[in-house]
Amino acid sequence: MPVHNRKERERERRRQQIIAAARRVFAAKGLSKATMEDIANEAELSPGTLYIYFGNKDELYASLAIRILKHLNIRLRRVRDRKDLNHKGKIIALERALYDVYEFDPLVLINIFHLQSSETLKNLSAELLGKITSLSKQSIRTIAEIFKSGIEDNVFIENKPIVYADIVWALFSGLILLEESKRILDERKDYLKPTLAIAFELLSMGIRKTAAPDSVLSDHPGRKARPGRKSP
Amino acid sequence: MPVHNRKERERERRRQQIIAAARRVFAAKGLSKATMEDIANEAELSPGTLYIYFGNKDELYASLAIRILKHLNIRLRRVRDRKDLNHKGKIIALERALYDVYEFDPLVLINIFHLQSSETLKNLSAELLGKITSLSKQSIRTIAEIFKSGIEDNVFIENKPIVYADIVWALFSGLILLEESKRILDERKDYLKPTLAIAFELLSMGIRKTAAPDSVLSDHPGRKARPGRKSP
Amino acid sequence: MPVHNRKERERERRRQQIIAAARRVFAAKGLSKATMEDIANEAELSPGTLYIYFGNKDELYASLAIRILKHLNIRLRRVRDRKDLNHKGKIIALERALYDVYEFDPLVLINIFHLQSSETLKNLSAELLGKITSLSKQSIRTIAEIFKSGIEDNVFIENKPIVYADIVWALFSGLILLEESKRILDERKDYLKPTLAIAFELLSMGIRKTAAPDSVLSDHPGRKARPGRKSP
Amino acid sequence: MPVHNRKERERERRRQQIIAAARRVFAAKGLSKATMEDIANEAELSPGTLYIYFGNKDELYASLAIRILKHLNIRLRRVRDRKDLNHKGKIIALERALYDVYEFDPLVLINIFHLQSSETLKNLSAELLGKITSLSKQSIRTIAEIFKSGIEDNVFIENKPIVYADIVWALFSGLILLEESKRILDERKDYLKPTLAIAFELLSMGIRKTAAPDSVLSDHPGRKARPGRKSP
DNA sequence: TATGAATGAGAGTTCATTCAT
DNA sequence: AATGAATGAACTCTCATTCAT
Repeated sequence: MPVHNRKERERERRRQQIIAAARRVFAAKGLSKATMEDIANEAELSPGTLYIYFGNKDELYASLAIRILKHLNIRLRRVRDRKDLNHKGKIIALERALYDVYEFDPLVLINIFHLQSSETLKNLSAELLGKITSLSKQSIRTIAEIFKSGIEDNVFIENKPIVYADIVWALFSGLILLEESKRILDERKDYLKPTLAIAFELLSMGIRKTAAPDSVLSDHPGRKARPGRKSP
Repeated sequence: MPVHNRKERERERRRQQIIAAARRVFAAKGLSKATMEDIANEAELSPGTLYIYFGNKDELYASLAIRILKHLNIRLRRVRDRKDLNHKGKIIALERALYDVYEFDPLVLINIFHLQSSETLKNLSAELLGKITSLSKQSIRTIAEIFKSGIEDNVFIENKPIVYADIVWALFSGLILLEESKRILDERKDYLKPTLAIAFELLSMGIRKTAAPDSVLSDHPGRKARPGRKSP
Repeated sequence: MPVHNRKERERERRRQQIIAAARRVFAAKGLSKATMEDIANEAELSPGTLYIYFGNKDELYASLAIRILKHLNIRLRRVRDRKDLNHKGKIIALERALYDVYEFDPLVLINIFHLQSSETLKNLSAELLGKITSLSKQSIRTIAEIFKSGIEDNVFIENKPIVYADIVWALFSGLILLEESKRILDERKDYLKPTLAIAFELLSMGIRKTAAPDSVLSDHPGRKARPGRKSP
Repeated sequence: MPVHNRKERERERRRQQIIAAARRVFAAKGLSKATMEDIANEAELSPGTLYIYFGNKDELYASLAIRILKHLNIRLRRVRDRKDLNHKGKIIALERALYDVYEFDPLVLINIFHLQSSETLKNLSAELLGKITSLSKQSIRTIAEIFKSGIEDNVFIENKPIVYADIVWALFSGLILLEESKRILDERKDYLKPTLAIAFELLSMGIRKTAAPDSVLSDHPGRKARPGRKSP
């Protein structure tokens, strides 16, 4: 068993080594321009070896998404389960969680949203597609649960929670893609964070059932003052 | 001159014929999986002919985007210039304009948002890139102008108008991509419209400077009641 | 008949117009890189028109050679038939004739030597190949005749005259190609003429039956003194 | 290291295998008519494999030239450095060296002279062009050195040695091309060798400073008497 | 297990040539 | 006769994938 274990661990390490290389190469060149040879070189392996660990190029690509989706899921669940925050506070925590995941690995997150586009999705194995689907759904469901409790507590306007989750997800992915294209076009920087903040602020305001006093988030001290949050 | 005219008209018709075929093929297969031969077959032309009208594959692809961006620009300007609507009303009109453009040609709009991702953008000729950039910027600028007047009139919370425009754009593109991927995954349909409606409702509410009575859109009668708007 | 004549004359003029354009384009781009469209543009005609006058691209190319070979033939015959020159004088006149033809149209002469290489030659119609062959042979035969009389008069060392002609032809074409490649490589200029002169001087000296006094060219006054000819 | 050696040897063998196939195909069809697929078939390899060893078609073509130019250089240097020959003897040795190189691989030598024509030269990578240029220059320079010592010893007429070298080079390449075209036209054979011999004989005679007795080659017994050399 | 040379199908693109107008 | 849009075969080159070592 120790031998089996060691083998397995080594196998897993190789996988991660390849994924890490793929991440860098895909980020630099994009899915279609990156070649398996590029990735093999970056991983200091031979092309053939990649096929021992990943069935084909698309599977390797999709594996990046799985990695980060898992990470995202964990973060989202942690937000959902926090007892110390009220509903408004949770939305702010949600924003921060999303941004942290982005910051942790912006390139791969962009990949996820590329995956959303049919192009790549269509060429995946059923198994991998299932995994990604399930992880994505889980993420959105977790976001929905955050809103659900707010609705049940009569704090948020009544709508299907999944719709709020979709909106958050769309807003987030849309802003990331927009940021990416702005970078290419005019090199503007550090643009995502403040825009995301304002977007969530609007969302927070818009979702309130009554225009109640904007208050009671028990943490979040590092955040700069936001428009419309004139709380005393 | 009539001859010249006829020639020119035929030339334009061919272009449109090719664009129409390309639209279908790109939609079905995605940019990288679609081949020029596929498009030629779809257009019932020979591959060589495509190159008479479009310098290369990317240019053909990008031409789809230009077509719809122009259309979008016109619609947005019309919203901006309406005198019969108050600020809230304009936001609703903006929503409807975006949705109409989507409905007019969903496939091509998806292309635009793909174009936002660097992968494709990097391979365009400078000229084409310039055109697309300029059209995109115009669109966002026009959206910003809609918000600007609301801010100046003290109806909307003070923020840079361009930020609101970015949020709208991101929300819209994010929802379209999300819709697309949902369709692939579980065939849900007619999902975009209501979600977009709710998103804009939230936006409308969140952006209000004071929680004033939700009213005063002087037209827009055909719109169904929206969830969460029942509050008196 | 006048009508017929005019038609024919116009036809011939068109041919020349195309040949002239082709000459410029082939010179600038080389046979394989030059396209029929290039030539059509240069001639301010449409591609289709070229095919009314020339069966295909190779035939057009070969037509250039015919034009200059005819010109060359005339010049060579004129040298052969000069009564005012002795044998040495004729060799000098031969050199001048060759150089004049080169100067008259260096680009097309290069074409001829390209034609010598099998590549193009193999793809010509039998008729055209026959014409070129016959003209080339005529040229070499004429050169041979110049030497023949010198041999018969016991002035030149006895060898088959055709061999001398081949040597002259090879020397000339070799120097032209060398000149061309030198131009590409290091931009040296005006190199052909003096080298050709020296080459012919060596030839003149080497071919003499006895090392007789180097004399008796009855004309050729414009020619500068050459190295090695100072012997009285 | 033995492994490394074997790999390397195999790699080199493949290169040679490809070069050999390319040699045959280029010879049969010419540069532009020969396709990479032709060569791959001839080499019993797949088209893709050719691109592992040679960057593109032109590089493969040019590699043929490099191979023979190196061979030529070695032969020429050996002639230059011979101590047992007088100047006349060296010219005869030069002739024999050139002919031997031709006989060793006539097809590829023809390629070199094609390379001299701009058409092909223009499409090579800078590196390859540099190599070929440098090897060509070396060859011509070595030939020049052979003549230089003859000039310094007052045996040859005073001219820039490089000019004599150019003449030899031009004569040689011109004769080879002429031979090639004659073969296509009327299948005459075994024509190059005697013509080359006579050409060099003329050169030898013409270059002599004084019409000294034709003698003193200390070796070179295998050479048959040449036409026109009987004069005492 | 890892290699990396070899594969070969298939891509985008070009262009000599044709033919309806 | 002249056009020039259309053709489509053929080209060079790429690269995901395989497999003998």
